[in-house]
Amino acid sequence: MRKLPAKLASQLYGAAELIAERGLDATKIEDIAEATGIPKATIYYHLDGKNAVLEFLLSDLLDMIAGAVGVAVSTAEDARTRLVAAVVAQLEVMLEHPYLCRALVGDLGRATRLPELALALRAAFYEPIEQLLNDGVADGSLRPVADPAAVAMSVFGAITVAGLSAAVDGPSDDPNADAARLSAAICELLLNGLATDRAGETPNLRAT
Amino acid sequence: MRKLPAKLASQLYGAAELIAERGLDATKIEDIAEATGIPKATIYYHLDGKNAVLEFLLSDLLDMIAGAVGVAVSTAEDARTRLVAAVVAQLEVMLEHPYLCRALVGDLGRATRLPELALALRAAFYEPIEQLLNDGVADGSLRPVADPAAVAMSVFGAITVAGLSAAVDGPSDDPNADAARLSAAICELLLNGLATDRAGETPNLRAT
DNA sequence: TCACATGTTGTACTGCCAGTACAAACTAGC
DNA sequence: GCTAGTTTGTACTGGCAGTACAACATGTGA
Repeated sequence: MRKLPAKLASQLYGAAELIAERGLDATKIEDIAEATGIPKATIYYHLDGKNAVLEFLLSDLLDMIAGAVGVAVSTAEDARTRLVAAVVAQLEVMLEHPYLCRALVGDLGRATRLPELALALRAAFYEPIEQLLNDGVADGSLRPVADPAAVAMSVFGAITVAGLSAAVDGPSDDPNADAARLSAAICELLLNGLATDRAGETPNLRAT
Repeated sequence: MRKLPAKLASQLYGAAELIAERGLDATKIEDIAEATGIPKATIYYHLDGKNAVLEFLLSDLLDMIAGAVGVAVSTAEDARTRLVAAVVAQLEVMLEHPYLCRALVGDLGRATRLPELALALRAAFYEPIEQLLNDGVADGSLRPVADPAAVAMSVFGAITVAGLSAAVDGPSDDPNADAARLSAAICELLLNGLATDRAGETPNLRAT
């Protein structure tokens, strides 16, 4: 598949707000052509149909998140500080692109196959966070966890749903302030937990 | 909008696996008719089109989650124990309906309008959890948090993404064992946090 | 038991739109 | 100057969501 010319690539973002608002199904190719300024025949020349617009936008968003999180977890700070930075990094990317996030969450199955998305998230987020958890045990800033994979997914979920809620509320006047506020709450939760008393074991309800 | 007859309602679940696999767009009404055993004209008599199938399924899933979480947070136990029960409850509902969860996450924008989903989640999950957080401060089992709304969303996100990951992996031989394993990891994270040292304040990076 | 209302469903049909084909003109590279 | 790739307007096809309608079945109330 040929690489999309940079000009067209940036123009495709013009479709994000439209798709966020209407959903892909209710958005005609003609509408996308008008919103992006790319004629319909040109879209079909470069992309494999309407779904490919979202495929491209998802791929770009994941690259941005992977890049930002990659930078955040690669500093010389201790693991705890880097975890905080990773939370901030993902939230900032999401809140800088609220329409893009909304468009994708509404039609995720048309942007990718979900098992492929799981693989992409593994590479972009879960593995770096699992590595960070290991680093934290090594440098003493984080506690060991029994199931790092489940923890990494939950960290991603905590960030994503909070970020999406902000994105659904509509673009903010100050995305960076929102990212700071949300990340403070999320980091407080993820680092310190909610329990007043750190009992040795979590009660295990409903083991059946 | 008339209430769907119970027989038809239960038959509609037959479409969940199909839609989970192909996506709604690639699933014809004829396919849904065949998978559910409901003739096409009958579907159109009772529902307002293809999207209404997912609307119905989403509504049902949210009711199940709201019901299960509602029961979990209403026992006489302390708030911490009830929070654990709520995590288990949501995961169990999700893992008992993996195809339904996958179908909905792939075509969420066709099942509902996202602002409406936000309102439904507020009622079904966020408010009960925020109330629980308040109860926990009162009974001393949970620490106060500065932003209960953000915490409730993050709790939901942590559970949902972990549950979806399990759902995407395909139905398990033992959904209750998966729910127990995941909920142990999630509760450990949410209650005890990852930090070794509960510093007074979370470092506030990137305040710009 | 009858009349009426509602539910069920097969089938034919319409309109819309994704996507294709093709041709013409432009641009890039050698 | 030639060739290949890019850009794009326009006409077109096929598939399918959704509608209309008619016929039959079931339920309800008097």
